[in-house]
Amino acid sequence: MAKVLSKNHPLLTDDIYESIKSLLMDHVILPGERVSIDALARDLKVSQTPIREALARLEADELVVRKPLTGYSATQVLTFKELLDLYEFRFLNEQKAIELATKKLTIDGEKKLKAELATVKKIPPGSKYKAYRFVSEHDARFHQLIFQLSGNSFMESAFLKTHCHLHLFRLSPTTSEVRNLALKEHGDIVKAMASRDIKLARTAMLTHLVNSRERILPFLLEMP
Amino acid sequence: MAKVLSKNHPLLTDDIYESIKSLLMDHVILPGERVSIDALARDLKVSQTPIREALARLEADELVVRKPLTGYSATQVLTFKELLDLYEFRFLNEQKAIELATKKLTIDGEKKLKAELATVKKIPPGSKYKAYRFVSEHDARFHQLIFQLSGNSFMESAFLKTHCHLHLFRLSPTTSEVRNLALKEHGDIVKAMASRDIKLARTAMLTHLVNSRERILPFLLEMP
DNA sequence: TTACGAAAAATCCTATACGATAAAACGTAT
DNA sequence: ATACGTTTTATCGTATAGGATTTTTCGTAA
Repeated sequence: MAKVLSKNHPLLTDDIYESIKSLLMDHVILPGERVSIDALARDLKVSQTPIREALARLEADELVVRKPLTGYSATQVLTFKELLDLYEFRFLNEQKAIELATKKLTIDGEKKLKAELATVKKIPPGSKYKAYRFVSEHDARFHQLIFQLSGNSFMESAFLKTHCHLHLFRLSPTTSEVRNLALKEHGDIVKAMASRDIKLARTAMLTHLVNSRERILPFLLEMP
Repeated sequence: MAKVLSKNHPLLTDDIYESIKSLLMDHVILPGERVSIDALARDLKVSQTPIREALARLEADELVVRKPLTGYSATQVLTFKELLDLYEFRFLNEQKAIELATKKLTIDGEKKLKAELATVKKIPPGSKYKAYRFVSEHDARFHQLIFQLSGNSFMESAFLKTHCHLHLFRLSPTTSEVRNLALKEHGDIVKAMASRDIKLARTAMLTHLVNSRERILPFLLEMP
């Protein structure tokens, strides 16, 4: 019996892809844990095909790894060195992105930035985990928006595929307050961009990233 | 009837992935052309499953695009703006990569670079197309090697996923001589790295990339 | 000749069956 | 108690059927 395709879900695989990514994000699937195609198909109530397609894409994203005749498993959390490498990549590309974005910033772009800032004016009530996830999602959107405004699609998709917010979230899923410091820094970044001061914008971004790395590092040091 | 897995083919999907990528590279599948799952399964003599998995990965690579209820089709060749964006990305990341690689270059790394140079000491006889593809493959390996030597796996895989040599090859698959000029520039790059002169190495890389872009541009300008 | 509409073909998307392999559980012997 | 070998289980990889949708083809009318 074929499943009817709703207009809201033109591609089942896309939904499944996002679902599995959420499972990884939320530690429902733990780092290193095996990811069974059969089990996922049963749990998500779909056939194996969309699961396989989603996992193939996640493999390309390096969020899962595949071992021949054994199956998929979730990627391990970042090592110390990998975290430093990730931030080195971000320093380089996000400074360039904000430079480009500031250079060609329109009124509309400015509006979008401020609208994104506004989404976290007040954090919704709920568990610390929920609040942290909320801020983390804003962070992901904010940084991606700057890449969008840079106008370079290659840089944008390269950044997207680092999945840095997912990696960082998996490192420290329980913390809460410290992360909110980032919100002020986001404001500083937008202010610098709005003033069309490229050098200031670069500095604001670098400061934000350096601080972000410092906030994460302690969580990594107390790991095995 | 299930197919027996040979030891040389631990993951059929990987082979299929490479096969389809070659079809795109060699214009057997033209830019914009539809990519039928059924047809590929018939032609490559495998079931649909590995085809679907390979296409899902190629979609993540942005080498094919998927339209709901219509299927996959090959990505269009780069527009003028996209080509400039691609090179902007390369300027930024490859200069950083060569800086890192030069900084930590070992004797072994130096050997690998020279070995890669040696692979194109003499271009094998055959059609112009063959020769061009041969040089193009060396070019891909050479640039990837520098990312490897940089030690930053995020930057390496970000570069890998731009698939720049595939994009560029699709733009100008018929040319020949001009491309060989790049070989001398590769030599200059290795020489600069071997002398551990970081600034010189950066310059050599930038020069190479700028020239490479200039060599490609004419082909793009005469396109629709 | 061109435009429009209906029928036919091709294709996608899902579901499911089955053989082959690897991982895990279990029992026995040392 | 531990190590080893066998059996059981779980999972992968492939193949194939069938419904739903889109694209193409073909015929008719203006």
